[in-house]
This record gives sequence, C-alpha cells and structure tokens, in this order.
Amino acid sequence: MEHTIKEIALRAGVSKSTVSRVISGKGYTSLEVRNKVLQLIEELQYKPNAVARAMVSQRTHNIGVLIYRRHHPIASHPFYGKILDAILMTAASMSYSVFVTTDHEMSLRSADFMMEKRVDGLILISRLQQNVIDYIANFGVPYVMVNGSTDVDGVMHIVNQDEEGGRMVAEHLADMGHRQIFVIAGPQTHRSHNLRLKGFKNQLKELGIPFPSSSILQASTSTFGEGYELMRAHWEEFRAGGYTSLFATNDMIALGAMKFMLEQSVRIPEQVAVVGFDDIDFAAMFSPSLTTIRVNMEEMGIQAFSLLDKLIRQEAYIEHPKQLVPILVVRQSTQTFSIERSG
Amino acid sequence: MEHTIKEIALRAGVSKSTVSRVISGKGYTSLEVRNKVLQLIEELQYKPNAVARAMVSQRTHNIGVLIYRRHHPIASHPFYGKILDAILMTAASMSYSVFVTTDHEMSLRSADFMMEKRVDGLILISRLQQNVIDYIANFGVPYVMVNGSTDVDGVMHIVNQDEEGGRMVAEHLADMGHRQIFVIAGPQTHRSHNLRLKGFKNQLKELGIPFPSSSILQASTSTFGEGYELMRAHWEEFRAGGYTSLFATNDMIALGAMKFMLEQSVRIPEQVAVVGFDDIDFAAMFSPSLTTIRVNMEEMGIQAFSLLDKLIRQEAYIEHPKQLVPILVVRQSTQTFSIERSG
DNA sequence: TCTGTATGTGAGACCGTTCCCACACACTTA
DNA sequence: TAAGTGTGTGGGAACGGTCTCACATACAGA
Repeated sequence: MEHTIKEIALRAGVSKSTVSRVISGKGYTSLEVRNKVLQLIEELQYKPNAVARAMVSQRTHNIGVLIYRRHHPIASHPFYGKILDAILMTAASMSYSVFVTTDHEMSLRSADFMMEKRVDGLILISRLQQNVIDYIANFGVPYVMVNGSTDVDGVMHIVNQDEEGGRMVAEHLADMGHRQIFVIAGPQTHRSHNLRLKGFKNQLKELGIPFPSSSILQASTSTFGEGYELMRAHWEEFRAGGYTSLFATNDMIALGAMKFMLEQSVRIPEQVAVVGFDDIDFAAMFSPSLTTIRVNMEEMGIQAFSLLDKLIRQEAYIEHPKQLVPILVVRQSTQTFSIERSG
Repeated sequence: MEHTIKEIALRAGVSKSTVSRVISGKGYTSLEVRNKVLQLIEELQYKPNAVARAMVSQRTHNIGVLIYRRHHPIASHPFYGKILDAILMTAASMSYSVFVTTDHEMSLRSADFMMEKRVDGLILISRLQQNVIDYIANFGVPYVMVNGSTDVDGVMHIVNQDEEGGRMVAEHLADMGHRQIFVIAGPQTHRSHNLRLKGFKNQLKELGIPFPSSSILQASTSTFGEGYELMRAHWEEFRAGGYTSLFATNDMIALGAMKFMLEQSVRIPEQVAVVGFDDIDFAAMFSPSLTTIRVNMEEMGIQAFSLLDKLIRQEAYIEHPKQLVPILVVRQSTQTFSIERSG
C-alpha cells in the first residue's frame, strides 16, 4: 500500500502543498483541512517517503557503521558488538537509521557503498587503514573513529584510557602480593594493546618490581584460541619461571590461557592469579570469573554517535572527546571471596 | 565532493542521458565519449547517488533487520549476533545494504521507520508480535522471520529442527548411562524451547526412562543469570534428587547453572554431566567446555537473506525453506576425553 | 477608503537519476 | 531510390517530496 502525498491531496481536494504543510506542521492550514488530511493519512496508512525527502533535503538521516576485521565480518564480537549496540540505541533515539557493514582490510567496497547511499555520517570501528580514512575524508562525509588502531591527527577518535588501565592492573597485582608476573600482549599493530602494556610496565617500574623481557609473550591475534595456544606452547617455560600471576591485554586471550591452565589442573587464583582487560560479558560468567579492567563500551558507542551527530549538524567548537575512564573489577581469578552473579 | 551526472555531462560536453548510458552500460555510446566520461568519473571521484536511483527505480536495495528483545536491543547477542553477521555478509555479497534496528516488544517504531525508508524487504529475528507481522504484511513489504516465537501461516520462517535436537540430547545422555536427568527449560513463550523439550521428553519415553515433572524447572528468561539463579535456588532439591545430569534448553542457561555447580565444587562431568543447546562460541570456551546441540546460525542468516532476496525479486514458486539440521557436539561437560581447542 | 498584517491556499521549480522517445546519420538491401 | 537497420545522441517526463512565491481573503487601524 504505497501512497503518496499527491493521492492524499487528491482525495482531500487540496493541493499537495497543503498536505505537505499539514504533515510538516509548518505554515498555515485551516483546522478543517488539517483534520481531513490527517484522517486520510490514518485511513490510508500513508507513510512519508524518506527517499524522496532525502532527495530534496540532501540529508538521508542514515549513518553507516563500518567494522573492519582481519578476516571475517564480526558484528557479534563481544567487544565491538557492545559498542554497536549502544550506537544502534542512541541513533534510534535520535531518529537515525543505521547501516551496518563489515569489510576486509584494504577494501573500500563498503565505504564506497556508504558514499553512494549518501549517509550523513560514518562511524569507523576498530582497525582502519589510512587509505580508508583518506578516502572518506576526501569525500567530505563526517566520521568518527572508535578504538582505532592508531591516532590520526584531526580525526575524532573515541578511546579508552588504556594506559591508565594497564597501570591499574600492575597496581592490583602488586597489591595482591605478586612479584612474578607473566604477560601475554595482544597484537602490536593495535594501539590499545600497546598502551595497556605500556601503562602496566611503567607502574611496575614505579613500584620497583622487576619485569624481564622473558616474562612477556607476543600474541598475533587477540583471540581465545591464541591465548590457549600460547599458554600451551610455553607451558614448561611458564612453570619453570615460578610465575604466580598472568596478565593478558584483553579478556579473550586471558580466558583462553585460563582454560588451558584449568585443564592442567592449575588452581586459579591460588596457584596463578589472572587479570584480563575489557570486561566482556563472558569475563564475569567464566568459572572462575575473571578480574579485569572494565572498558565502558556502551559509553563508547553513545559518545561516538553523539559526536557524529554534532559533526553532522556542524555544531561549532567541537572539542575532542575525553578518554573514557576504566574501572578495575576484581573477581575470582585474583581473589577468592564472594560468589558473584551476573546475567 | 558531491558530483552529479549533470556536472559530468557538462564537462564532457554531452547530455546527461549519454552519461547515464555510459554508467549503466545500456544503449549505444561511442568509444570516444565513453572514455572521456569514464575519465571524468575517475577524476572527480563521482559516485552515483543511490537515493536518486531509488527514487526512480522504486527500489532502494536496502533491507532492514529487526531484532526484538525483551528489554534491551541486543545485536551483540551470542546467538542472534551470529545470525546477524551471516545476514550482513550475504547481503553485502549481493550488493544490498542493511539497516539494523532493535525495538521493544509491541513497539512499531522501528518497523515504521523501515517502511518510511522504503526498504525492499525485512528480516525479523526472534520473538515477534502478531501486530508487527500484520502491520508489515499490510504494508506489503516482503519479509522473512528467523527463529520466531511461533509459526504463523504463510510466513516464511527460518528455523532449526529443534525437536530433533532435543531428541538427540536425550539419546546422548542415555547413551552415557544417565537415568536421572534434571532439566531447566527456557521460556514457554518461545517456540524453540518448547520443541527442544518436547523432542527430549519423547525420546526419553521411547527409551523407557522415567521423567517425572519434578525433574523440570521452568526458566523465565533464557539468560546466564537465570540459569545460575535457578540452580542456586533449587540446589538442595537437586542434590536430594540424586541427579547425575542436567539438560538446559539453551547454552546460556546451561552455563549459568554450571557456573553455580562449579562454585559448589561439583566435578563436571564426573558428578554431574551437562548438556546445552545452540553451540554459541562460549560453549566451547567454557571450562569445562559444554556438550551441546549445534544450531547452524550462519546458515540461518544465509537462508534468511537468500529467501528474502527471492521474495523481493518475486521469483515464482518459492518453497518454504527446509528446517536446518542440528548436530550433537560432545565436549568435556559430558565426557572426559581429549583436550579441545577453539578460538 | 486605503494600507497593512494575519491566515490560508495552489502552482511550479527543484533534488539526481532513469528511461522513453525523437531524431540524425551511415550503411545495407530490395 | 526508398526503405530498412544499426549506431549515437539529446530532450524531457517521471519518481515523491519540500519550499518559495504569488495570490486571495478577512479584518484591523489610520
């Protein structure tokens, strides 16, 4: 049942200008005409055509979310998925619709598509190549980056205070009496992993706790499988080192490593304490639940959209967003105390 | 840099009809003109305006995905998120863009929005109220339902063979020698949970294994927290019953229940074997990993989109899709054998 | 009576495409 | 030579809205 303004006008015996006026509420319309038109709209279930509107207003009220992942598109990712959810909610509350697309690295196909669809703005999540940025910037569409791989000058970028989070991890482990700490660091290609490690190291140095380079393992992906595999491959080394604790720069790696240790009948946290980073849902659900640094993913999504909205509306004096403050969440993997629930 | 066909035409010294012909490849164009136009397009980074195209073709090449959730929008859901991912990939491969929206029950806001945006079709995921169906059907937009709460006549509905899966669970547990089986059943409002339970019960009866109504617990949500809480609340009852195994109608509930039992130092699977349903990523990662029935979520997404595409293209003789075949995945929670990896 | 302002309405240009139609020219072929 | 056919091009309507402008009427105040 596709109806048009013209049809409504015809049936109401008025011009389409008048119908348009009734709908938009702008300009004068007599009560009589207004009621008649409104009634027809209700009766015919008329819905304004957003495509036609976009045509004249030069604004689609659509935004695009681009998620770049190594090999596969991942909207269901425990970290990025949360951000996406927040964007979806915020956007909807401000009457924006959201295109979600994923793309491989180096591919401009999705970006291209979004340009053709004339989105009002773009949110770029995760690792994003310089060529994509250039491409989008060149086209002149407002965009915001979330948790990107690097900081780029002049680009609005929503990030967490990763360095501070790393510092908190070191502090917590030191507080719990740990001096022999093992680390699995996520991909060096990613900004956040590097900063987390940096903050962690600095704080150890501050506290006078030695941290030899032999205590650190470099992961090539930030996945559960990678954590599991690395722990398995270096298990003898780990045991020989007399380590009492493990820090992985994200939860997935930490959980993978933990799973392997549990299979070796290691008691966590009694024999080895474990700390992750992100606080994905899964961290609280795992047994034992994982101590971690909570990254406010929801807030990242909200901020990303709000900022984009401002850019779209060209509000003056947009200041670069403040980095989000992380929180230490202590759970069973570093401390045996209470039973925690979640869901 | 927003360029139009008109501009290209002007610069090339031809009419916009000619430019349009070059772009679409339809009709005759001289090699000379073609090259010149193509060069200009490249030079000016011209991108055809999909909005204008949609205007005339009456086809946006956009589809909408509606996810209905109890309280909060959840694209990052371990089950629905996977389906969404598959839809996103398949749609992209066929040059469709996807609007993703979530809505509360009973709300037509998102549906309304999609109608205004003139999507070519809709995919409705999860619980969906009759009024929403009616509303959409009334508007005449093609749509496909995925894992909906009920079967509705005449609606294309992608589902898993849930009853068969339930049967497989009973068979597996019986095979492993279990006779005292406890069950936590997901919300009765949802089709799949009911069918899983039904298949399970039927198979037990078939095998002559008694299953008193006291062995079943009714969950009100299908979440981790609910599983944990129910197990906690009925722990004494469970112990007294002498149960050797637990079946929950989805993984999240199973994992929650497992987490509680692990905290009570129950050895899984030695003392209690556990089986879930869905095979969300998390099931393989948990320690111990969870035996479950694998639902091919990716295939659900692919089928949903493919079917929708056919509906949109009005292909004749569309047959109702076959139900997807589930697979039993045996892991540590019912059997101690090998070390399994995943990631 | 004239001018000004508030109220109400319709005509038509415009947004950026596609596509139908008319037309022009160069060759065949009857 | 006339009639076709293949090739190449431009004009302009149409898609469904918004918005500016012109115009009409009513009523106020000077």
